[in-house]
Amino acid sequence: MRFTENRVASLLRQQGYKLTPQRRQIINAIALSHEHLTPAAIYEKVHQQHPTIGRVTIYRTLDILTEMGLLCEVHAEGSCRSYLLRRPAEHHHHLVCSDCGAVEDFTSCDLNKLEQKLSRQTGFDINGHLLEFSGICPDCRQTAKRRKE
Amino acid sequence: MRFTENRVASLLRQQGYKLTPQRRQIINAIALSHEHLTPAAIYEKVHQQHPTIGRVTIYRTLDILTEMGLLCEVHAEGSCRSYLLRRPAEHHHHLVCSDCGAVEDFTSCDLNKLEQKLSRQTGFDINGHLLEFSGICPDCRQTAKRRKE
DNA sequence: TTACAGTTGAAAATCAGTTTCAGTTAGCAA
DNA sequence: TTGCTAACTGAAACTGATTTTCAACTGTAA
Repeated sequence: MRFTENRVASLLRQQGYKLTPQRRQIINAIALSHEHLTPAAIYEKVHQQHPTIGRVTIYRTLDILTEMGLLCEVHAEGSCRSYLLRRPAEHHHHLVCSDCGAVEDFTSCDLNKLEQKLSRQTGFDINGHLLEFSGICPDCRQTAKRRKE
Repeated sequence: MRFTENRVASLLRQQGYKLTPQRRQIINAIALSHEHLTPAAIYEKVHQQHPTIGRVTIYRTLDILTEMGLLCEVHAEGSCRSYLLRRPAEHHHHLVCSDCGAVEDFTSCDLNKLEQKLSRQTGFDINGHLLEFSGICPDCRQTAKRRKE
């Protein structure tokens, strides 16, 4: 399933928001990218097509889309705020390539048992978790191999 | 096992760094705290004892200590950069109270199976992960209860 | 005690993100 | 189609976090 522009547009309207050309561009930029993008990177991309767009608009749009659950944040090391289009609306995590930044989603995290155990041991009332794997994606491994040869 | 000042001093010297009074204060401030501290919070604490210390020194010292593996970063939601003394030199994770910021360590994460499975499925060469639970610590739950009564 | 590499803090620069505001516009209703 | 209005926009100014630069200082090995 993909988030088409129309889908996003109607979702926005349902919440009383408008679909402006600027928002359209921002959504496209994120949708077409396979990696997570920082607000600055999104600004760069969109700015090329639409040079008058301001940073403020980027931040505002990211906030709205995140609040609506269409985007999710990635906590990449170094830069803290990066965004990805949330394809499945369900609970999931990320596997981030530390070389090129490519991101894979996965849904099975199976942390319930650990969560229960920790809750019992520490007395914390646990309500969420952040799980991310990092590594080198197949493409980057290929490239690295070729470079050695 | 604890990181005593002498231990830290000799580790610093081994790497060609010096143990200055400023660094001493910074290490103490972090060691005496049970929660993760942002650079700003560390600055506040140290500044009380040593009013001439500059923020630059805080940042530089944090970088050095992190690079040496004596500190580890906590990715709390909201503020991104927080530091804790790395007590056990082993692999561990954090359980962070989203109310008061208290941090508990835990070592059992048992993600090997998941890691292998993901590696097989995606072709990623996985070399690390970030796992953090968030919740309300027992103290804050007590306080919340009392407030209701 | 000395020499010097490493360290310091002040100031200025840079960067990310927020607030404010006056002008503009998407989209509903007539 | 038109008019209205709440939502939206970009510029500018602001804030707070972090980095860079630099001249003066200091811990430490010899």
